[in-house]
Amino acid sequence: MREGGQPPRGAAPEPPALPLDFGRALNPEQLAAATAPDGPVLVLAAAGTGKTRTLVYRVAYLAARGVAADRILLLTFTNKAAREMLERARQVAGAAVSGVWGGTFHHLAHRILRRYAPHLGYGSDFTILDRDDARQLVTSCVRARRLERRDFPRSAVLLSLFSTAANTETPLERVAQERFVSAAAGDLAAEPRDVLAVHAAYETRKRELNAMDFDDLLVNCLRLFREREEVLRRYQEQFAHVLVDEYQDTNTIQAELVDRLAAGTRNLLVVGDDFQSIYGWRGADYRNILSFPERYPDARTYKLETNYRSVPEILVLANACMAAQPEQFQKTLRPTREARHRPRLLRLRDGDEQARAVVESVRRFRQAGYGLSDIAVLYRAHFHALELERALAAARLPYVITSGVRFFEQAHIKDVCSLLKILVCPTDELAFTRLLTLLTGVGEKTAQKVWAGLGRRFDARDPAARGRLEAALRPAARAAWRKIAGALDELQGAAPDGSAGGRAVEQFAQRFYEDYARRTFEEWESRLEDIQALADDMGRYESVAAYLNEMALLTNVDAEADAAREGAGGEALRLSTIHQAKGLEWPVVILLWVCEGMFPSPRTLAENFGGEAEERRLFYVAVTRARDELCLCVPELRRMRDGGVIYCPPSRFVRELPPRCVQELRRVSF
DNA sequence: CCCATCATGGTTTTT
DNA sequence: CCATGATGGG
Repeated sequence: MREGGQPPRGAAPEPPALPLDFGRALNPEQLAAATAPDGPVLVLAAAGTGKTRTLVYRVAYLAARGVAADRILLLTFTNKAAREMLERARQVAGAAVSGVWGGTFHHLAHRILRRYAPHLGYGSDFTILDRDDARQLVTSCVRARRLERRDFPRSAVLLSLFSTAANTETPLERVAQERFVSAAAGDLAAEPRDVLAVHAAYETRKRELNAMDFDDLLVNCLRLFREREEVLRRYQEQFAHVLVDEYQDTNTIQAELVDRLAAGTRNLLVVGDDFQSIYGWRGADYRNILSFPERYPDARTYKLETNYRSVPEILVLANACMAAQPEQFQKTLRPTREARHRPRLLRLRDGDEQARAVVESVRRFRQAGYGLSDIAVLYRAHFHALELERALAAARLPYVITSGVRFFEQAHIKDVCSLLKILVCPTDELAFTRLLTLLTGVGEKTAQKVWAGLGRRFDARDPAARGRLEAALRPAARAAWRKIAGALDELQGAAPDGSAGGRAVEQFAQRFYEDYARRTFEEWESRLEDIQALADDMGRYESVAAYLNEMALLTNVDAEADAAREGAGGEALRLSTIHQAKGLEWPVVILLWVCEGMFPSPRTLAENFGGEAEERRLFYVAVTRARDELCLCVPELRRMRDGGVIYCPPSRFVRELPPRCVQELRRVSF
């Protein structure tokens, strides 16, 4: 893979004169960081200070200095972020940067494990369990141990415990103790002993299935690095420079992965902002970034504090928000833009009035010259946008929403993919049972029985196996199965390429799934459209297997970027959780439900001690997404489905602001 | 015994 | 609006 003709490893190449535009494109802070000498580097980049630009130019700088592109590793929070940065770097440095490896931690771990998982006792064709797969597997483990009492925790809760234990390298027993035995446990009750038993069963089942969940990707990659020195060394030699974006959101495992990867050259550059750490609940620990100078005493630290994004009035609010949390790294955002006006605080009666106010505000912003895609509506939790979605539909305002369910986690997509998975991997039990339970009259039990009867593998290209499967089915199911089998004929031959896979999916939809969707889903039409889009999309991949691997790790943001590229992106309002708005910006930002009981989230406050601080950082992230205009909506009532109302005082994050930070509007005229 | 259907209850954030 | 739980049919 490596190109010849590069300087020998370890020798410091003579830096060529910098292209002039480096100095023009970057301010002195950014330039210093982007052109920092080799060795450990910490870049503390507050919101809107050109963090991405700095990373882009760092990549370009390394390439210009003669570092081969494939020896640069860029770890980002989403794949989309990596893609965009590398695209921009290409504009600056040209072809010298093509071949830089960029992506998420999970992506990197996945890539390494595809190659080396056999060292850990997995087959290299292991499958990846998404959240729903994992949940169902845990449920089956709970049932197998006859623990399914009413007060036993839900599988999703158990999984979050497993995940916390894995990502923070804390013994599960302690995590379970803290969660279920402490005072906050409330209605949940579980013996740590039972939790451990379920966990053990879950681990065993994953092994049997040759499957890894998301956490396993990281955990196993780290295990590989710890236990297999030759593997670690191979990657240390491959990557001469490691760059990490959003470092404040790394967890213990990710931090160690990075430390080990960079241990050879120590050319490690991390960028982040401790005040934008918002993934603590997923094991992220902002102390990773705070302690970086201790772990790397020779690290150079660069601070970016000049904000190019927001008008000064928004930064006043952001700075005040940070000041409310004295225990954190203090920094001050310095404005560069001209004064405009203060953020607005809209006092509203309830969620419906809030929705109408947003629609009205959007109209006004459009009159003022903004396009719909210049405007984003952000909120703490998906369900906060319910009334607004209705109002936008009624007002015929086009909007795009990153909903809670990811594209590839929707039932119909997973149904189609199970067909492809069993083709690619005849031992994929989950894919087989999922496919079979699509047949009327076949449920979990029957599917299991058939699977066992087939010897726990099903090679769809083997006529004998297909004969045995048909024989095992009841007549009604058999007829339905024959329709599916017809689609499999599209894939005769060796490893199917993407376009053959696409044709198989189309056949599957025509012969079987269309009928199934009509009787199963209310909005069957849009689901069939999704399937067609998937079939088209797959054609771009060289193999079905490559496509399946890729999609397992796509994030919401990634998937939606793909959709936008396909759909030629019409003008639309953006609706998003604050978490998914991380790293993005808009001229106009409207923040919903800035009230107690909604934001901060009461569950977070109850569950963990640092909860309020993280919610405050989330508020900071939300307000610093705005360039020109920021509106905070504060409804005073929540209407519950049972007809009751709950009074909501304004959020503490608003009340703790110094006076005159915002302009209060009590009534909006319609 | 196993599967499908309907009612019901309770909602954070995501790789 | 989705996941689980009771119920009835095969």
